[in-house]
Amino acid sequence: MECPNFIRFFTSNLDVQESDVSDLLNQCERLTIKKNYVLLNQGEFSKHTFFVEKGLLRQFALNENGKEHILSFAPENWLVTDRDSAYFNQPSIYSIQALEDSLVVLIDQSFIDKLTQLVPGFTAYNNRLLHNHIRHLQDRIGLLLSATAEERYLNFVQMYPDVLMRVPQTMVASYLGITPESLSRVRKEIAHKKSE
Amino acid sequence: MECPNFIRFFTSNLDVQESDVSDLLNQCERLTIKKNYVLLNQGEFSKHTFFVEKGLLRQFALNENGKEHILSFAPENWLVTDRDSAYFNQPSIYSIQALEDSLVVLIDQSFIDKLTQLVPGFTAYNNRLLHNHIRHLQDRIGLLLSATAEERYLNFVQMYPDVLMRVPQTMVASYLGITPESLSRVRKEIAHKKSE
DNA sequence: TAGTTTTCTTATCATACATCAATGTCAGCT
DNA sequence: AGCTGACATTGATGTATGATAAGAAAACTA
Repeated sequence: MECPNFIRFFTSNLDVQESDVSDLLNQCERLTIKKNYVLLNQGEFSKHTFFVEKGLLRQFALNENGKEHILSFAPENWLVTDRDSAYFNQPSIYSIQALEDSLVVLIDQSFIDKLTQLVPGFTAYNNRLLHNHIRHLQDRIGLLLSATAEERYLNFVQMYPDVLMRVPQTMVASYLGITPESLSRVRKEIAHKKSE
Repeated sequence: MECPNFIRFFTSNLDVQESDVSDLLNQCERLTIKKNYVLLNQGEFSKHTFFVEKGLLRQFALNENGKEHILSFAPENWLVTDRDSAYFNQPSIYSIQALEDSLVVLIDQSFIDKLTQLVPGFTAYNNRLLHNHIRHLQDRIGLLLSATAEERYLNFVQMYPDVLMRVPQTMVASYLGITPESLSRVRKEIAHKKSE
């Protein structure tokens, strides 16, 4: 069970030998999971970060009214963590589920520690990832605060054309914070405009 | 010009001498600014992180329609950074402005480097701050996706009772992503419910 | 103190999006 | 081939929030 994406993710951004990453990888648990499999349930604990080697995950929450809201999609080469659980010893408020048959590498703190020891630049790189993540979340908040459903959808199309093709519209709607019916209408509108 | 908050912010969470933090502080620029003063304009560059020793800042953006949206408030003991500018060499998409007369400490990379050298636990602490920040942003996204204006307002009241008392409603509305008029209505609704 | 500006409220009307219900489409299953 | 269940579309209707306007209250400023 090879994990070329995982290897490339670390070697291409860090000054580290492929064999070293490979060794660390071999100490990590790997999961081959079927579509719909739930890696982490809302309310549970997990100290793992999930690296998506293949497939597609989603991170989502159910609110009091029983409505699902997708916080993020995670296709190949993405990392997903439940921070409440992994870093703050609190039950997760999100569930993590596979939307396709997937291959996932489970990263834990010892992996981070070893890489930190092994690669001088890792801490800085990790920091950069976090800052970048924050930027993305801020962008999303900006959109939710000020953009219409149509604008948010167009932004999604541009940002995640790949994900768009791989998930049902229902999920995109849930990510955008609108109903599937509204998304259908928005798409119709856009198609109309284009054909004029 | 003393900065007790700044000193406490670092000494109370890290294993470091007060005198050491004090020395580092003395190498930092400090700004005493008036209400409405703009520390950073949308489109400009800044490598600084702002620590609010006293007063209150806001981070906000103007969208294409000329509407303001507040990303965050920063009262005493908060850190504000424009990440686009400080970490990714891109023009800032947010402005940072004082909402009260304030005292701000300017932190730059050399401060971080020195503290990292001086205090073994600083890197981990800094990481923790970032993870925590991410959690807050995720919470906010969750609210924007699924909660009504009233629910978002009640959440704000609970989370930031202090800020609530210090800023005009217009600003709270902008933070919540609604118009001041709507917020006024929401408040009226809530008052009604309570008096029953 | 009065005057000016900002903020808050209230009212009316407009609209984007939600809700509910019906129907259409298509892939997977037996 | 026919059924089944997930997904997408469409229409009718409802509702929360936006837009605009105007007056009241509060906060500055001279």
